[in-house]
Amino acid sequence: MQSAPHRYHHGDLRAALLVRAEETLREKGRGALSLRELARDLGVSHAAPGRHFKDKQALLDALAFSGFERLGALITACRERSGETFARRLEAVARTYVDFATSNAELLDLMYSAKHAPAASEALVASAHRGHEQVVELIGEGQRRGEVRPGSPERLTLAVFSAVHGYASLAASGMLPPGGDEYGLDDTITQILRGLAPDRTPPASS
Amino acid sequence: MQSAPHRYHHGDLRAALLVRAEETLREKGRGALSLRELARDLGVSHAAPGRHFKDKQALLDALAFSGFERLGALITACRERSGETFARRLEAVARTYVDFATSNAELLDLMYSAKHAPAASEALVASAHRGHEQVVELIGEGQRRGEVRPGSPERLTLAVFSAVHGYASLAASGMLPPGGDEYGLDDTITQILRGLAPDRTPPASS
DNA sequence: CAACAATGTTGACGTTGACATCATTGTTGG
DNA sequence: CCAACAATGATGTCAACGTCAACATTGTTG
Repeated sequence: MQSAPHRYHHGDLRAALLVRAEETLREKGRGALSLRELARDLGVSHAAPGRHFKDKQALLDALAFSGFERLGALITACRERSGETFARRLEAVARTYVDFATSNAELLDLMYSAKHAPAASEALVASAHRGHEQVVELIGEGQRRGEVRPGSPERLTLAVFSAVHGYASLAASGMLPPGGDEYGLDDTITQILRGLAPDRTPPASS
Repeated sequence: MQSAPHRYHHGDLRAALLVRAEETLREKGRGALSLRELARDLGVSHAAPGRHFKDKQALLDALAFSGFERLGALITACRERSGETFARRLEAVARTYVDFATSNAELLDLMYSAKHAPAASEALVASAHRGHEQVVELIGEGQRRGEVRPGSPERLTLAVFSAVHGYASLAASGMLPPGGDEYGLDDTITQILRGLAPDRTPPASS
């Protein structure tokens, strides 16, 4: 590891900034994120980050985007290797989402923070939408298997996504005080599944 | 212009700071909140806010707290004057919550932001809990009416609250692009109610 | 009315994000 | 091969910020 003492060019400052920024985000929170400190940590001048991110906000946008991309990848991976029934698959996705949220609380906050540059926001929403779309597919699959009631998969997904994201958001912000890390996740998932379940006996008359 | 030209004492600077801060929060976002600018706006010196909030964070904490208190009051008010059936009441609470969230997106973000001073965080969680508790009661009521399945009201509430808060959070952060302001709220509420509904045939009277 | 606490003012310090200007490097066409 | 050139980094500067300490003014209370 002959880390060259002082190469004039860093090599990949942009990526290094994102990595270090995320560490700082996790360790000290969004408020403690300073471009200058990042530069100091990486041994470059205080204005060097400006070459790669026009703004502090631009760095935050990039961070949020990478968060959505990673979360999407996690969901993809988990969807591929999780159980057979729809219920098990959905549960796996939900747990993955919540786990990401609690392991990256500050990042999640940033991802869903309303204040993004409009241009970056577009890319962000697109990435988030790709994640969302996976749940739509999952639910469509469940419908084909007869494990999910009929109806617009998008609409059903919105409700499911809201519940999962809501739980994750509450957990990430420390609003679920009592028990272990996943205090009422089982109940919440159960409830979601109940909302999706097909009617058992169609009410002939009422 | 009765406004006394330059009284040395402001009268109620603390309250004025909170009011103005919330306006700024709404108009220009959390990042654009500056103690010095607040002081300028209110015609006091740049250090005057320090007499009422030891920190910038202390002001943010107070802002978040007042947000929880107001949201709690809104829910109380709406619960008192909403329809008779459990379903209607729950729907009213959900719409109130979502409405608050979209009308105060930045404030909601702040309220559920993980970074509060531990002391303030306690008061915050307590206030949030009081709001939460109202839903617990509502659900208990629904159970007594036979409109909600049996089971720990706290657990059921967590699922309901997650779904409502999740939808609100998504809406507030601009992640629900397509239709009107309440794109899929109906569906989400329907889904929640379905998750709460008792098994099989509901006993019509009691 | 004399202390006193509460509140506001003034001035200063160190940090930050942003910008303009200059320096170094890697690349590429003649 | 080397002379432009674009990328990238360094340096210096600026205004704004949060925070603090020292001081001024006010209202209250013994």
